[in-house]
Amino acid sequence: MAFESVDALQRTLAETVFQYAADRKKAAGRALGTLVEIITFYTLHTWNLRDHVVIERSVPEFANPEILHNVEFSLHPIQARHEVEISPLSLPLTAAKIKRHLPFLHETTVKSTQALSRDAVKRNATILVESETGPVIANVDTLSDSNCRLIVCELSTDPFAIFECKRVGVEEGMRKGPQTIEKAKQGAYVARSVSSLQKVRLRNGQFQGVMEQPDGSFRTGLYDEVLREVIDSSSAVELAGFILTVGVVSNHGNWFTSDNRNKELRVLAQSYDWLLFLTDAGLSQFIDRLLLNPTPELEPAREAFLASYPRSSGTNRFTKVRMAVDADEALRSVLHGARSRG
DNA sequence: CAATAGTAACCGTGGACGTG
DNA sequence: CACGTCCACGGTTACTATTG
Repeated sequence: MAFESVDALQRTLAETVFQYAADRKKAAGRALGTLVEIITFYTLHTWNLRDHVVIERSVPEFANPEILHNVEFSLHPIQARHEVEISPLSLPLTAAKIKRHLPFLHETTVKSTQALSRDAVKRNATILVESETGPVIANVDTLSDSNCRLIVCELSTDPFAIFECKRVGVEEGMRKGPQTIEKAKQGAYVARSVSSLQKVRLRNGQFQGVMEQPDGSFRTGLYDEVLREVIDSSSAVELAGFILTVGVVSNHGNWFTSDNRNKELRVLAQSYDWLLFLTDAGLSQFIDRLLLNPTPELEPAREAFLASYPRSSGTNRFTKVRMAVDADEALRSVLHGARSRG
């Protein structure tokens, strides 16, 4: 492997791709954050969860709708699923064009967004309509020159899970972890505010799970046990308001290990129901194959990345939302079958 | 449909402060 | 004074809505 750590990679990116920026390292770090998001989205894709996903949507705190938090990915129950075949295909593929194929939307005004732009950039989880019962989203499934297959899903308003991605770099001149923790605190606050299943710290250090039942009584027990019961139950009453919270963090092997976590990691780990690590080795290997020594099949993804920075050269076509069609295909095939590490 | 303005998030850095 | 912790901010980016 060409790079032993993401930290070394970030410095290389700063000196090459992001040479134009006033603060190169910062821009490179931001781009690495975008990569973590992309990996997460395409991992959800390979888990067959794509049609549940909405990106960057506001989720209210539990029973406190005045305060909303934008979450990276929220997963919602599917109320109805429609397959749409569009042929002939004329770009850009707008929400208005998709609407013509969907009788249930005839009375509705759709948003003016594009699921597929003229220059072949896909929009993941395109929101066609934001209705009372929830968002209607579209994803381009298969695509050829003249023909396009879309999956359109009517989703419920309330998500059953949320995913957040975090990346924390190594400060210049530092050998160990970050000096700031508010990123972790922000993530922790959201994770602990959105679900009907809440945590109470016990004197012995464990967490008690508490969930108010419709009749006002409390369902309670050790957090992990209640969590498991709620997930296993298929009762809509039990699931009401419950949101599984998942964090995805890029791990720097050079400043902590999964056995010896720093404070930021401990805050995140105790706040999310599930914390996934992208290991230093795994992430740098991915980026190495993607950007520095690309395999032939990842070449389109590399091109999309390089074409996206600096931004003045056009719109970004390598993010969790906007993705060049050929890069999308490459990412799907590469991440298919890949397991989350750590 | 391209350009623009506005909002919010992310990442890295500076500095204050307490402790050993 | 090195080190860890915390507060706070600036630059950059992503995304949405609006406009012409």
